[in-house]
Amino acid sequence: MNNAEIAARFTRIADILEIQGENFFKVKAYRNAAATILDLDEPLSDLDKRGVLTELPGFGEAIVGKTRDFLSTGTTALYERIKNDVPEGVVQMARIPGLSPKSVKTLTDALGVSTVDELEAAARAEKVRDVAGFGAAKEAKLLENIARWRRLSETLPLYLALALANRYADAVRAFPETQRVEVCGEIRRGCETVSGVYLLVDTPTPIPALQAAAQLPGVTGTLDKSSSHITLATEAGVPLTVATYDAGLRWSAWGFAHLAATGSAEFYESLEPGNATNTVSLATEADVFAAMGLPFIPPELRDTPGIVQTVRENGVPMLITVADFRGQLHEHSTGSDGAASIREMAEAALMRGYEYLAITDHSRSLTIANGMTRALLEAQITEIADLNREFVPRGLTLLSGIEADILQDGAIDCEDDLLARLDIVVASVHRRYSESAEAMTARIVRAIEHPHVHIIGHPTGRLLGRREPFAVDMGAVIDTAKRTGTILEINAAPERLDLSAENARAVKEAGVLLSINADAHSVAGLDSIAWGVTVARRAGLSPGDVVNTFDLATLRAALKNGYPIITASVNVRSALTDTAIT
DNA sequence: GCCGTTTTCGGCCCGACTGTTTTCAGTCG
Repeated sequence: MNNAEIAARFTRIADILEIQGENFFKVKAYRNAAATILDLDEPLSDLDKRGVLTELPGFGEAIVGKTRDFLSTGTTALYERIKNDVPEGVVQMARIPGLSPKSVKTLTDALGVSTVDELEAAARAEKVRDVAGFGAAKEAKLLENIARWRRLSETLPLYLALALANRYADAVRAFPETQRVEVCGEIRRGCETVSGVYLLVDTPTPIPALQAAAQLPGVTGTLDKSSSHITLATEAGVPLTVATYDAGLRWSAWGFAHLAATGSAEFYESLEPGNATNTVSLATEADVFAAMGLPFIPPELRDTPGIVQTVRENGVPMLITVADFRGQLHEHSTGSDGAASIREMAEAALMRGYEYLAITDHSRSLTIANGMTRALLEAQITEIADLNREFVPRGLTLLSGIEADILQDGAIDCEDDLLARLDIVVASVHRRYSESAEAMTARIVRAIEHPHVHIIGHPTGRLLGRREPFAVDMGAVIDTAKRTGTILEINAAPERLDLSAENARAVKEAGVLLSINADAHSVAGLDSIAWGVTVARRAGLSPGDVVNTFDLATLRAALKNGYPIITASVNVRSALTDTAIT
C-alpha cells in the first residue's frame, strides 16, 4: 500500500470508531496519523526500512504496528474487525452540521437508516421527531442542515482540492511513459471552491494511462470516458478528470491543450482560438495568446466577465503578488490562542522580508480563545514597545493591535482608551452568526463606524465546506467602509478566504482599500498569505489596492486617524495609487 | 490512541453560550 491508501485506511478507522463512541483522543490519534502521512514526501515503506517510523509525530507503538501491517499485508486486524460495522452512508451523516457522531448513532439505531437519503426521508415522514432527544423543531433543522451539507459537499475548498490534485498528479507521473502532468481547471484558475480536479497528461500511450487512472486509490467509479479523457468519482466527493494530450489528433499543440484544460469554457470560447489553429509552434499558452495578438492572461483572471475585451483595450492589469507584501496586520501570538511568542513571530516576519507585523490577539470576551484582559493587553503593549527597541534597528516594526469582537449590538469588545493606544484595530464577528441580514448589517455597520476600528476581519464569517457566509448586506458594508475610511479584509486562512474574490472586486470598484492577512496562529501560518493573494488576483487587485504593500508611513496615513474622516480615505487612496505605490 | 514524565498513568477538548430537546449536545477560535 502507498501512503495515500494507508492514510485513507486510518481515516476510515477513525470515522468508524468515532461513531461507535470510542474515546475522543484515540479517534484523534488515528486522524493525526492520517494527516501526518499525507504530509510526507517519502514512502512509508522507505521510512520503515530506515527504521525511522517511530520518529514520526503521533506514531506510537500501535500506529507503527498497524502501519507495518498495512505495508506488509495490506490490512490490519482492527480494520478487518470493524470495517463492516458502520456503513459509509452513516459516516457521511456525521459530517452534516449539527449532527454529532453521538446523534448519528442515536438516529441510526432508532430509525434503522444507513444513508443520508434514508435519514432525509425519515425526517420528511416526521419520524425523527419521535426519537428521544429530538423534536419537531430539531427535525426541521435537520432537513435544513442536510440541504446545506449537500450544497457544501458539492465542492472542495481550494487548499484541499490542490492537495488532492497534487497527490493524483504524482500518481499519474509514475505511470510508464508519462511526459508531463499539469493541474488545470478550477484549481489553476484559483477558484476558492472547486467542483472537480482536472489533470492534463502528455503521454504517447493514452489508453493505458486512462485505464491506469481508473485504478488509482480513492477512485470509486467511472462517470464518463472517451479515447482522450476519463472522469472518475472519488472518495473526496468531487470528480477527477484525467485528459490525455495527443499531439496531432485533437489539439495542434500543448499550448492549446493547456489553455482549454484550464478554462473556463466561456473564456476559451471567447478567445475564438480557431483563428490561430494553423499557427505552428504553440508549445505554451503564451504562444497561443501571442498568435491571437493578446498578452498572457493570468489563469486567475479567466473567470472575469469580458476579460478578453478588457485586455484588448487596456492590457493586463498588474496583479498583486506575495512579493509585494511589506507586512501583515492580523496575526495571533501566545497572548491569546497563538502557538508562537511575539518574538518568534517577529523573527519569522523578518525572515519573510517584512517591514512591519501587527500582533492582534483576541479580545476579552472570547474567553475560549484566551482573550486578553485589560491588564494583559496593557502588558502586551509594553512588551511590543520593548521588542521594538531591538527589532526596529533590524528593519522590522511590530505594531500593537487587537482582534476585537464585534458584540451582538455592534459595540467593540475593548475600552476606547485602550483602542486609542493601539496601532491596528481589527474588528471581527465570532459569535451569533445566525442573525437576520438586517440585524447583522446594522451590527457590522456600527462596528465600521467606530472611530478606532481600522479593519473588519473575515467580513462574512464563512468556513469553506463547513459554514456558509452569514447574511449581511455587503453593499451597505462597503458604503460605510468608504464613508469612514475603514479597510476590509481578505482573510487568507485557507478555510476562510473571506472576503471572496467576488466581494473583493466590489470593494475595489467602490474605491475602498483592502488588507490581506493570514490570521496566523503560528509561524508557519504566516505563509497562508498566498491563498489570500490568489483570491485578490481573481478579484483583479493591484498592489495599490492592498494596504499590506504600503511602506509603514503610507500605511499609517491610510489608517483612519480620528473621526469623522468622511471622504478623506478616497483622496488618500488616489494619492497613494498615483505616487509611491506601484 | 500518544506523550512525558517527579517511570506507569493522567492529560489531552478549553468553557461560555445557544437553542429548544426540559436537561444537554453542539458551537465558536
